Amino acid sequence: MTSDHTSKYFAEGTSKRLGLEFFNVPCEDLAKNLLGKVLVRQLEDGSIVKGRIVETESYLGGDDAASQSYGGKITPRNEPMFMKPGTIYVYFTYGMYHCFNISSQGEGAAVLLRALEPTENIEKMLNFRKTYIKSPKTFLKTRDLCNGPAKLCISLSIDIKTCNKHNLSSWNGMWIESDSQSELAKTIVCTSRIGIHCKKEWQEKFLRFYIYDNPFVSKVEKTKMKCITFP
DNA sequence: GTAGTGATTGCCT
DNA sequence: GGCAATCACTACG
Repeated sequence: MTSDHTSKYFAEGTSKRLGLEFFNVPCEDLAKNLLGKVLVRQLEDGSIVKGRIVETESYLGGDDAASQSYGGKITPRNEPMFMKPGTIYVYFTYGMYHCFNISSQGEGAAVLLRALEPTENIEKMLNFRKTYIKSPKTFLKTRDLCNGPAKLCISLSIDIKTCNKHNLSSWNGMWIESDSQSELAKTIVCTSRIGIHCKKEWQEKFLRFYIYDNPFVSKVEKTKMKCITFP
């Protein structure tokens, strides 16, 4: 297998890998543009795992009190947020989970991927996820594989050591692609972000986005939200 | 179906 | 030393 081992895959379908220009847009635009696109992970054994992105959140840096890069603060951990658009930022949280982000245009701005609809190699995702489940009673459905930021990292075997700081426009381990379904107009729900604790103003901003009525979303908001047609 | 709670460790102050 | 962009488990209805 050569360093160009992804080319065979692309030749067989209508999907196309997205380049640097896709990521070099303002953070909220990237968060919305990512919805409907497909996240592809190529594992070290060459196997491919895929999921369609159905839920994202924007972290703007600068004035955004919920952002790890709030105030323009750069630390060893959040450095990838300040790297060029399309850089992968994986961080470890709650002592046991990973979250996966993509840097965008803007100082310290990045998009958190919160949920995927599994589309290819679901068996592989199941195997990765089973490892983390202790109770033998727990039965995993396809919708339980990637409906949360840490779950999708487990299902796609995303961690700091192998993924952090690579760029999605060039790395062979992971990329984003667009297919015919990605191009369709969709209804997007805009609502507040989950799991953050900061001043009210930033806590409540509508910086979480998901595809309306998609069953693979992590949490459905019923009241404080607005819908837009996109693009 | 939802609510409450413990797990577990690297990073930052 | 405090805590985190979470999750699975249990209890309950």
